[in-house]
Amino acid sequence: MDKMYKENNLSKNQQIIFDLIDKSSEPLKAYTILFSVQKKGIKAPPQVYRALDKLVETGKIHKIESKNAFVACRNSNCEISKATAFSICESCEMVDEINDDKLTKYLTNFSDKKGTKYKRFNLEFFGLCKKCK
Amino acid sequence: MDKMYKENNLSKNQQIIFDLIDKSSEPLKAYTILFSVQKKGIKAPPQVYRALDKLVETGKIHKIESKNAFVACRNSNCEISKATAFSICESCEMVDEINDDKLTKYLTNFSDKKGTKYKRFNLEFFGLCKKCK
DNA sequence: TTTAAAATTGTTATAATATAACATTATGTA
DNA sequence: TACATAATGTTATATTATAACAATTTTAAA
Repeated sequence: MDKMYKENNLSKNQQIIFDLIDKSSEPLKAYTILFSVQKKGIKAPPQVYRALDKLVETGKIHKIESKNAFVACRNSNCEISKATAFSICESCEMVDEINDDKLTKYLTNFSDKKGTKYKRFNLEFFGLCKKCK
Repeated sequence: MDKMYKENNLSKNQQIIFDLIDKSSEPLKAYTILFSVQKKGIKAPPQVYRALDKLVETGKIHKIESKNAFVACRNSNCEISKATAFSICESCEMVDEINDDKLTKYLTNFSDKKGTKYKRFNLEFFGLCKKCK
């Protein structure tokens, strides 16, 4: 092959899957993604999971742990997923990334009773979004 | 049957599974639990998951979302799992519940840019525990 | 520009996590 | 008692994720 896909830094499968997640207004699950990209030649779970792993690793997407689903990063400050926070609507399932410098600073600097600091955190808030209230 | 198991408020299966989790020094996964309690007559996944659901619901245990595993609640202040925080060692996998009034207050009172407050949160910190440092 | 290492892809099979659905028994309370 | 609710037992299956291996593409160094 001669036309390479590296204007940016994503491989073909990574780009396809990132685009899908990035355009989505809601978190996408791995198998939902799989079904959506089968027409593009991505046919098996490992292809999806490998792309997801890489995208998470590079901070392009985040995993919403409580939902086993993935969203595109909307926060230029989250520094490769070291400090993530989300609001999750318990009614409509909507997820928003929270980008709040004070919160990030507070948690990044948090040290527990033994004085231990942590290099990474993930915070998930649950409640009702504006629409659902 | 005439001997009832209600000095406390847990049913038989709930008590068996809670005891196991409570005694464990590490988070337990559902199928690990299943294998451990088969000798006590709990033979199928739904029995385990139902007990886990109930125990989570009542705040006796918490689910560590990033590990799909369960720990006993060590925090009398977490009010039925409305405000949970954990430290997770990336090396030895140890999990500790964080019981920090200031942190709880800060997050319970947190409101996002739209002024929305949330009724529940779960926070997971990742790093190295004292032993692994 | 060859070439070797690293990254990515493709593929099959299977492991691990979780729930649906239905029948039955036990428990709490009017 | 007798009715509603909760808990249990059971089979089957859905959902989420990885192991293992072969092949190709990309990167970057010689």
